[in-house]
Amino acid sequence: MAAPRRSGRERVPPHPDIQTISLQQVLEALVDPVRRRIVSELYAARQDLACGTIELPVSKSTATHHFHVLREAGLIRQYYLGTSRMNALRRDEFDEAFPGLLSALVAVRDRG
Amino acid sequence: MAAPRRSGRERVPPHPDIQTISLQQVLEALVDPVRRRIVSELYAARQDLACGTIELPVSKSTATHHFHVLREAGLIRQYYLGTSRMNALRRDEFDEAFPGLLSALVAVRDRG
DNA sequence: CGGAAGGTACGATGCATGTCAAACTTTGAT
DNA sequence: ATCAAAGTTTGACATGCATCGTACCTTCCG
Repeated sequence: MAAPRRSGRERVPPHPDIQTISLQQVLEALVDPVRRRIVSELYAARQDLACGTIELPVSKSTATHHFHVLREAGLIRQYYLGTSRMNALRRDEFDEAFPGLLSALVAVRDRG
Repeated sequence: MAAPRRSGRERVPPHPDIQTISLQQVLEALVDPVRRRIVSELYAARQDLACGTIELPVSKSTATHHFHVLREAGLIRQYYLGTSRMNALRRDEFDEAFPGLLSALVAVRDRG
């Protein structure tokens, strides 16, 4: 039942407990428009999405960076499916820790 | 009825129409902990406060900068009362443009 | 008229972070 | 066993922004 162990770097990255995350960290994550776009797409899609299926105006390495920040801020959960890295919005957990914040943000018809 | 005119630099600063403000700008304003503290205090006080009555861990010139950013982001309204500059949270207007955002933010018991 | 209180304006500075290219890794298909 | 696909890692770089000190400006008070 234990997760399969690998030697060296774990291919399943660690996910923080949302209770340990500060509002500061959340806002630092969401202040970036690229990251907000990722969250918005996941929110609208209502299903997990591979990194590659979310079109972003940045290079692959930069995209990796942004997904990393979102994961560290407790907004998404990541796991592999073949070579694809899937991203799941931690909607319910996040909403419990920061009630109303996510919905207030995605509700905004962004003017830029 | 018109506001009193002065020559040279206006002592009453311009306030943006909230409809013209982007979520990006709002988040850039609120990502700073000093500025969030200002907003929190105004929110809790439920009355206008002079700059000097809000204790901040920064110099006067830095404080001025932060108030300026909040004003440009449509979060506060500023006016003079003698030598004191008063700050008013634009609560209702802001809430109309970004419903639920302010309350979601101030509701967070910040962990840092 | 001073002088003090309360801020503002202006540079200068230092750190944070968003960005990319290049090399590498893991997995899946041929 | 190769090769391609999808990301990751690392290092370098540039820009932005929070910060401060100093000088300055308004207003009030004696």
